[in-house]
Amino acid sequence: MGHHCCTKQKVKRGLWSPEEDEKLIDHIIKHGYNCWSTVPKEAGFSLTLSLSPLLTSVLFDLISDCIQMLELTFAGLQRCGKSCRLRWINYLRPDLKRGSFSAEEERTIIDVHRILGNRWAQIAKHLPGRTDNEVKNFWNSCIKKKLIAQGLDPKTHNLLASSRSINTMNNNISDELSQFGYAQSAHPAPFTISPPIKGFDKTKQYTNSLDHCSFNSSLPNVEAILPPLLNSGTLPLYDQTAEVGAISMPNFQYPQENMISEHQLLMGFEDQVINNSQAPIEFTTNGVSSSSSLDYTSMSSSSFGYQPAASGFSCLGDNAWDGGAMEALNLKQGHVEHLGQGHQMDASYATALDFDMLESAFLAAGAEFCNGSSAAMENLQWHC
DNA sequence: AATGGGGTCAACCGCTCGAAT
DNA sequence: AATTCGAGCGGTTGACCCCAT
Repeated sequence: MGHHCCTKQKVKRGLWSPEEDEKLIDHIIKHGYNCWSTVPKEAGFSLTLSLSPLLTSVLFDLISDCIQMLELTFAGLQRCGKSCRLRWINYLRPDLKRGSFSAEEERTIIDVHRILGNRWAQIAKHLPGRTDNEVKNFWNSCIKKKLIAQGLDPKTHNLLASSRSINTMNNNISDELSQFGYAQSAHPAPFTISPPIKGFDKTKQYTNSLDHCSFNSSLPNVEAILPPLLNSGTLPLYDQTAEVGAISMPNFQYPQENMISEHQLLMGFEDQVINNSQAPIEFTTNGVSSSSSLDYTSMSSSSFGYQPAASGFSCLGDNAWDGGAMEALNLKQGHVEHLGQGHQMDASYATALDFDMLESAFLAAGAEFCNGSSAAMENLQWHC
């Protein structure tokens, strides 16, 4: 079954010959590539113009097919436009890098895939000179297997055998919520942020950062978002439109610290927030819009959750890679004392580097490592 | 040397989305 | 508002290559 664009035509399929490549390159150099459907036709275009005015509509259809066949023969490209487009984008484009992927590229793919999932075209935008097809093939043939070998689910980047521990973790959250008077929820994530997926204009400069998105919480007294990153005045921003993986967000201001102690603070980010990291976001809770100075919203890792409690909190994440380490640093830099006693962090999926950062940050914050397997970086628990 | 299995990657398929009509 | 069409995307296929037997 062929493309509907070429079902009427006897188009060639399969691998491209060097001659076909040459003809396609030649055509694109001369005419550009604004309309792929015209690529195989245009070499015979003058013939079409000279005949078509003379034909009735029925006759035109019949004869134009014949003419099209002639045109294709003249052009020497018996390919449909779709095939031409693909060949150009994936193989002939002069800005393609080719060759094997570097370790850095591999890491970028893993990082971005963790956030975006199988959105190959988006991932490829972070790898200059690479195509979505290339990235997809590399993922399927190489990275996927590496992750599986490391015991990670390539879809979720969670531990393959982690469903049990995650369920345990989520149960712990529910138990703790219940303990402090919160109704148990079927959803482990205490809140969600919904960005304006439709209607968000990437080309527009937004000045008010918190417009257009909604923040929903099923829990009471949730009025603030604590960014999980460095308390440095700038917030690393994951920007899928940039060529680099992250840029700094200027003018970031953290919530007043008394907000953290006076109000229960929950934090969780949906991946979709990251997908629209430059989208202005408005947080509204219980029908009341919060005022925030966030210019952007950002995460470097997915689905991270802060969970407060009257005498402490738990920092439980289903993915604690670099985001987890960043959270730990954030704790180190002044927030721990406002959150009382009892810190717990699930670092099941942190890298070794993350673990080092976590460890030093927690130790500096006065916490002590009390449980879990540091060798496997699994179910690590810290208390202070 | 022949063969078969696994890996790689170019190309195709089918679908969605948005613009044009 | 409905329809058509093209561009673009992710999933899948299959040809080709390499290597072990």
